[in-house]
Amino acid sequence: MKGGEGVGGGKKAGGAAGGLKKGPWTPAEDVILMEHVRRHGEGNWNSVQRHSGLARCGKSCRLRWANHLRPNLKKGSFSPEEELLILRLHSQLGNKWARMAAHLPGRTDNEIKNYWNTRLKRRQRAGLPIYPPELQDGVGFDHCQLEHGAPTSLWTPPPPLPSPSFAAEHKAQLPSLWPAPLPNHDSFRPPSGITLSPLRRNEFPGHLGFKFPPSPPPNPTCLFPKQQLRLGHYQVTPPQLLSPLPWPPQGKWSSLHVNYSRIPSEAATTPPAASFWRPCCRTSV
DNA sequence: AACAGGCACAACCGCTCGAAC
DNA sequence: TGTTCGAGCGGTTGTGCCTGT
Repeated sequence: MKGGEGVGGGKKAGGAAGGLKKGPWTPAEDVILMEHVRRHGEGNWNSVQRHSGLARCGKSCRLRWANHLRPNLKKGSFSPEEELLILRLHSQLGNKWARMAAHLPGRTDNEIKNYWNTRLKRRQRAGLPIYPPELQDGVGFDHCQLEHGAPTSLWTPPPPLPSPSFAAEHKAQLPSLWPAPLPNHDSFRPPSGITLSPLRRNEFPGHLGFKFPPSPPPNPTCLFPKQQLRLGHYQVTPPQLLSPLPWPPQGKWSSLHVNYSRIPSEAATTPPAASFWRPCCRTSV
């Protein structure tokens, strides 16, 4: 085990397992840790116990320093500006708390995660959408944050869909799709060397993010999203090539260029990011 | 005043990644 | 090339405070 650092036992605070203390930090422990960082700098957290005698594992020390003791930490509740930024970042990045924290000086990933989880629960209980309507519509996004996917000109129409049981059969092995936000139309630039076909009125370029499962589905070489993938009042263009073999490495994110087009008849209360998709396959790219 | 439920926050755990060897 | 280890990330849980009944 790499992460546990041999700290066994339950999660109840205050217990001592393997000589290492768990639970809330005391002011005296904080002083010891701060003094250690002053002398030796950040990092090398597992050496804290050796050098200072502090009965805490390295992970616990790192967390305490990062979330409470390091300088320039902003305390107190989030400002309205910060809250709006968190909403925007989450709509773009998903649950990437550390990356979100990088955009909020003085805030920690743990803080943002806690804020988001409590906010999410509250809105879910109230039956409200996670994102406010203005973010569902993509208003306010000023950049396209995901990397560029395959050029439109390389896409080919999908073959006939496989048997209806395919999706259910291989569901666990297929990528979960995540709609990226609508970028600002004016700021979007296609990858160099790629010419995109002209966009129609009420159409915006964008990307779909997706994470690959540990192993490829047994038979297909390509996957296609179903056309009803939505973001707010927008839907993406019809099924397109997602990814050819070889299967991408585990845990890597990739993206697919799509065009979002306004759904003309949609009411303002369109559910956010409802993902309807199913895979299809073909034997060669 | 007592209690229950919600909320905010701190801290832990499992897992992954990358560097060093 | 495989293994080990430090570090970091995201999910989850525990605890205390606050508020409504």
